[in-house]
Amino acid sequence: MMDRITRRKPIPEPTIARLPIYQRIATELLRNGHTTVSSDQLGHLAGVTAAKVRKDLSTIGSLGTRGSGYDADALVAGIAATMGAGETWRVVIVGVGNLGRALINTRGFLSHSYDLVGLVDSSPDLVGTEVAGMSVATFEQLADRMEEPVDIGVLTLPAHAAQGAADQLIGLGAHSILNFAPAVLACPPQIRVRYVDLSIELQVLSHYARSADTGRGGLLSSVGIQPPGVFDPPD
Amino acid sequence: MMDRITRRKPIPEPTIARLPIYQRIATELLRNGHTTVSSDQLGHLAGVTAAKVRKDLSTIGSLGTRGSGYDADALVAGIAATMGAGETWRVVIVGVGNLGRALINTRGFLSHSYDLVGLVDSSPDLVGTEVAGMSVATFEQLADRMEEPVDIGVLTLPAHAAQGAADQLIGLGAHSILNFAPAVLACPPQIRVRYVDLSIELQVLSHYARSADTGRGGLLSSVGIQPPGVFDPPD
DNA sequence: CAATGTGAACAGTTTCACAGCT
DNA sequence: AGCTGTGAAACTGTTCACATTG
Repeated sequence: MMDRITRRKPIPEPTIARLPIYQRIATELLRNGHTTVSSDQLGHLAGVTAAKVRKDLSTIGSLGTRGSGYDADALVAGIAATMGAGETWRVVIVGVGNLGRALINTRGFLSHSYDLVGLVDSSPDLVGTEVAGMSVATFEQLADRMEEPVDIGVLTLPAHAAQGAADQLIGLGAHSILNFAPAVLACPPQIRVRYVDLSIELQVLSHYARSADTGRGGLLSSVGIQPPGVFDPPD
Repeated sequence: MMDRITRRKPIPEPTIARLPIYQRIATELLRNGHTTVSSDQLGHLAGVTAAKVRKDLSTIGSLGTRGSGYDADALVAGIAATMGAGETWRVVIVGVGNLGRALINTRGFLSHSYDLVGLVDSSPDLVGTEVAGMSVATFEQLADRMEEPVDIGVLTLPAHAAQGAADQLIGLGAHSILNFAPAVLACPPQIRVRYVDLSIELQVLSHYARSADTGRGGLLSSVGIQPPGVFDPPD
């Protein structure tokens, strides 16, 4: 018997993280007048082996032509489809400090596909002020005016406030959280959390600098981890 | 024959990225009056299995006591030693836009162990201005006044300027680069590059949101990749 | 007896090598 | 001839289970 729903075998996470890089490169090549790309070219430009490129791309279907390479257009479109482009994701940023403001204003972070629908902060000094044309709210205010659920929550706040904010976001419907706070979040397993811990990035570099061991270099370096536990530190 | 220099077997990169998390947790527990931690506790609080904690910690030596767990103090110290604390790393930030400024001002990014020794930008509007008590310079100016080599370069600038800045940093002695620009860098293999690509973080989350496949959640999520290639896109 | 440390089994990725198109 | 697509091998990291130790 077969599955009722068309089900692709899940794409490995390292592959998922590389697809946008290939996409970026293909887009750039298109802009420069190329129409096709070989796995060799892609590999060089992306800093990975050609074999890896082919394995990666084969997971999203046969987009290449033997003998001549990949059609750049088809590649961009194929990756876009796989990554969930076309849809628009409702994003809320919690924590309008230095980092939060920087993300809001950094071109390329919130591109098309991402719709900033809320800005939350707990500081009375910030609530009510306008940032990038959007009024900063408390979670209560946000909950009141939210009609549709949030998709993605971004945490740019101090560690001690991260868990509470995550809980609130989940209450607003968020399925995904991008956490910049140096704290591990306890969330139900269906919630996907990605961690970007800036101080850990520096520490990893220091370690290798000192040990003179270059390592092999991985993928996305965020600290992403799973639903943690329920051990409460004593007061 | 044996190596002249004491050489530990290299610690797996995922482990390296988790050690600072354990350290943070142990520090927190210490502050709360605990003196020991079990791998179970650490696992819960860090969102990983107890077995993984033990494997990770065993790579830096036998710090635990069977029957009672790890001494929190010894743990913090042992991890610090492994991560290269004690030394001070000379950091230069290239790109004093939104993100660069945010990093400079974000507590926890440049903690002890990291000494901000230079701020570089190419914009004439910024060069010469003061940011966080430090004057923004061009690479030329920086090269002139730099006596000791740079250790770590941080790139918070547009993609098109990333490769040039990386080359300059390497010229100033940098062995490690933390790259926030959405660009793959071509650097000699002894240079360690870590990538933090914010737009990719969001895209990975979107992918899983749409495919309803929660994935397994990895480690640090940066796009870190290796010395790329030499294929130059036509003009 | 509780909790570490670790060899061995397992799982997930990457690399290899080559068959198969164009 | 050139380049993709892919099984199979190699490798790296995780999980398991248990002997070991305080």
